[in-house]
Amino acid sequence: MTLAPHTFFKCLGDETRARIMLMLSSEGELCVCELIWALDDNQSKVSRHLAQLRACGLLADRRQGQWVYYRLHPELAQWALDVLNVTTQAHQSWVNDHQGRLASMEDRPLRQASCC
Amino acid sequence: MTLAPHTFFKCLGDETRARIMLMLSSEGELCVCELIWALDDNQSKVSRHLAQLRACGLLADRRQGQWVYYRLHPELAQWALDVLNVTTQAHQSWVNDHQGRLASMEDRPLRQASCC
DNA sequence: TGTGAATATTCGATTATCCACATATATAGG
DNA sequence: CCTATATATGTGGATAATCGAATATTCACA
Repeated sequence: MTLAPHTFFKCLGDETRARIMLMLSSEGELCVCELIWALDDNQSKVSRHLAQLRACGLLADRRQGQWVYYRLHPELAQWALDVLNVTTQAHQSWVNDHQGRLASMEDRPLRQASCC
Repeated sequence: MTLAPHTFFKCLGDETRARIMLMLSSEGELCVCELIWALDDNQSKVSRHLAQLRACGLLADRRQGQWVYYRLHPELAQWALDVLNVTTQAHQSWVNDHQGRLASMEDRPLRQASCC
């Protein structure tokens, strides 16, 4: 159940997956369509990489209506979080790029805690 | 010339390469035969991965007589060093294992600064 | 110059990865 | 039920990664 270093790094060794992980590390939680928009990439590619990250235990998801929200897995090891933070800080421009696109997205779905 | 996150992580995404990087991060400099012994792996495999890490700019080497010594590339980005340190600290047992084997190696070649 | 140790590289085979395209599933709302 | 949107997945093909075995290269030293 322990996350081996090379296993974690292999997941981050693909550009799309690395961008997803840094975005979720910064934004907390995003649904698939937001990620597609933010990364400016296609649906099946993004979805497939998300599935892979989830299968490896790096991401958790929850469905809310038509949308599926992804976030860093709540039990992700601290060292892995540290790696993400260090990387994010050294590549702010990478993340900013995606955040900028996300800000221009219309009709972003509204996140709700759980409820009602 | 900038090291993209996914490029760096991809290099660390193989177990042999990850172990080599953590070992060199801890030990400073080791020659190929020491790494072969420490990792308890075969010569062509270790040599090939070292070549790959050097080609990616993560390692630097110097020849000293019959031996070739590898170390982290002196211009490796700080965030990459941070990643290695964070990972090493969280996986001391991994590194200890290799250090233990290394300690039992007979006739380890003697490093010399440059000299004579 | 010849031999042995250390290291690098070539080769062929196997397996893994990634992608685009098409299709399937699930949900919301009429 | 019917349709549209969001998401997931099956498929096949192209490319890349990895490995062990064999061979080549480099150097020290007799």
